[in-house]
Amino acid sequence: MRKASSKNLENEMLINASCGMAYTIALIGGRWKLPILGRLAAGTLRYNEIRKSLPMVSERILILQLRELERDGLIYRKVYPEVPPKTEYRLTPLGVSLRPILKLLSNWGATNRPLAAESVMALS
Amino acid sequence: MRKASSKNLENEMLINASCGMAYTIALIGGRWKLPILGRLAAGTLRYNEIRKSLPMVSERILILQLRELERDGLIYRKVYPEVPPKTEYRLTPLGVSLRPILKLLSNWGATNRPLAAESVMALS
DNA sequence: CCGCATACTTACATTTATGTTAGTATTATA
DNA sequence: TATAATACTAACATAAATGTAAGTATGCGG
Repeated sequence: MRKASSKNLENEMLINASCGMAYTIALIGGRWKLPILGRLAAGTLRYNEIRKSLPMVSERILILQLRELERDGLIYRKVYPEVPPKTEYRLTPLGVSLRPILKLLSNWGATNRPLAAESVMALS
Repeated sequence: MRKASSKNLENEMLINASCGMAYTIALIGGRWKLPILGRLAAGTLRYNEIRKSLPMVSERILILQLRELERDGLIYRKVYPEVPPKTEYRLTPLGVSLRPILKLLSNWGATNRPLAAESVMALS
């Protein structure tokens, strides 16, 4: 749990409050958030579908970052009252509104990152 | 110093290598990097000018993140052989090419962040 | 009765990011 | 001789992010 008050947190809040760029990055910058958003851009997914498409993720972090994305209003989480449990995730309109940004980020990154990396398994 | 090999690092490298969005975010996502880039978007600045415009930053981190931005090719650093020392920083063409992204990030953030934050001192 | 499915939770460990504090080199100025 | 300027560096402390490992609830199927 984050400390209620620390210089670290104060600085982050100051920057996020006054710098629109930093605020946006704060919402999507967690380790697995962009891979998650990239997958949900294609449509609704269940938890296990997301998890299986990201073999290296730890479940604790996957769930944590899904919760944060939900808290920040970027994705919906729908639970079906079934056994075994069934949960679906999909983008909210706010999440969808990130699309132009994600596209530019993706194009810029793909253009500028070192070439040697192209051979690695695609995540986005 | 970062551990030479850890799951944490491996995962980050995997994501950055295959996800253009994540690669871009990795270059600009440090705590003070966007405020720095925002300031340099207006033109060349000296170290002390940057430092004074960010009163809350620690110098260790400011220098660290300037070095990282330089390493990643987003800014130039020019040292004049003088005493006291004079160093100038400015955006490279690669740094300038981020402008459309930063603009979208800024607009999206300004539109969507909580209203109560508007009253805080502007950093960007 | 046991094993399985799914979608998590929990406690702890490790790694990483950022901040704190004091210091440095060199020349100029008083 | 002391103080000041600028642009940093270094050692350590603190905070935060991520990963590891084991576990859970419920109903279904064999």
